[in-house]
Amino acid sequence: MEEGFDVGARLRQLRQERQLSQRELAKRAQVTNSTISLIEQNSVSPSVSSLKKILDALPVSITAFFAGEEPSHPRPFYKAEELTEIGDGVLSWRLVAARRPDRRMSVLHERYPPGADSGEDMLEHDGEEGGVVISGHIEITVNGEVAVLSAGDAYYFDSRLPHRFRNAGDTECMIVSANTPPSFSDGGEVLHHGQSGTEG
DNA sequence: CGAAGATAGGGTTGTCGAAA
DNA sequence: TTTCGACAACCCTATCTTCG
Repeated sequence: MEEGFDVGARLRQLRQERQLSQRELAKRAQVTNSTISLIEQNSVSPSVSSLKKILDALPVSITAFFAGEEPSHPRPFYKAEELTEIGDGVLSWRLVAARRPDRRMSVLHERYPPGADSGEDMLEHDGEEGGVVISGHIEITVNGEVAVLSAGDAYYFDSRLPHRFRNAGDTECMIVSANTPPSFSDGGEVLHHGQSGTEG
């Protein structure tokens, strides 16, 4: 059942690229705006007939929708709302040019609300990563070393070393970062952090 | 006010297991 | 096999909130 594919985010991306409101798209597709809203929030998984009506109205083929090969040629610029959210609902990681073919690096706009945590289980993956703190404070652990960085501070380390990001302060922390090779592609690899049921 | 997105409540449909 | 009730899922209408 295509576990990794985010139907809602994909639909929202395609709709916004075409500058259509939920209501406008709904009208063209002969469904209601609430249907579009619920699908984009992944509150329902649409029936095949509904999805087909919606994709016909965009228009986008079913295969193109799931293949994710959308832009005919990669664009150099992205509006803020076009970044692809790959966070977990608490912390926000917004990926630039998620669908760009042959992308060699990941550029992320990261936002950590107070208490947000990449997980007690350390992250480890191939590559290198670095970033600059834009605002707030972030506690970063790399291979046992802990530091709290503030606006203007930066980090750079080998991603194979176990690492963790945590906002222990009481204000949101914003970071702009890059890593290579790209660990994140939407619909494929995702971050899996320990996240021992921290709901609520 | 209108436009946009989210949401509450209900109607319809399909599936499953038990009984005839 | 068909029928019945329980249940879950999808999607509708109507309504709500937010923003300008």
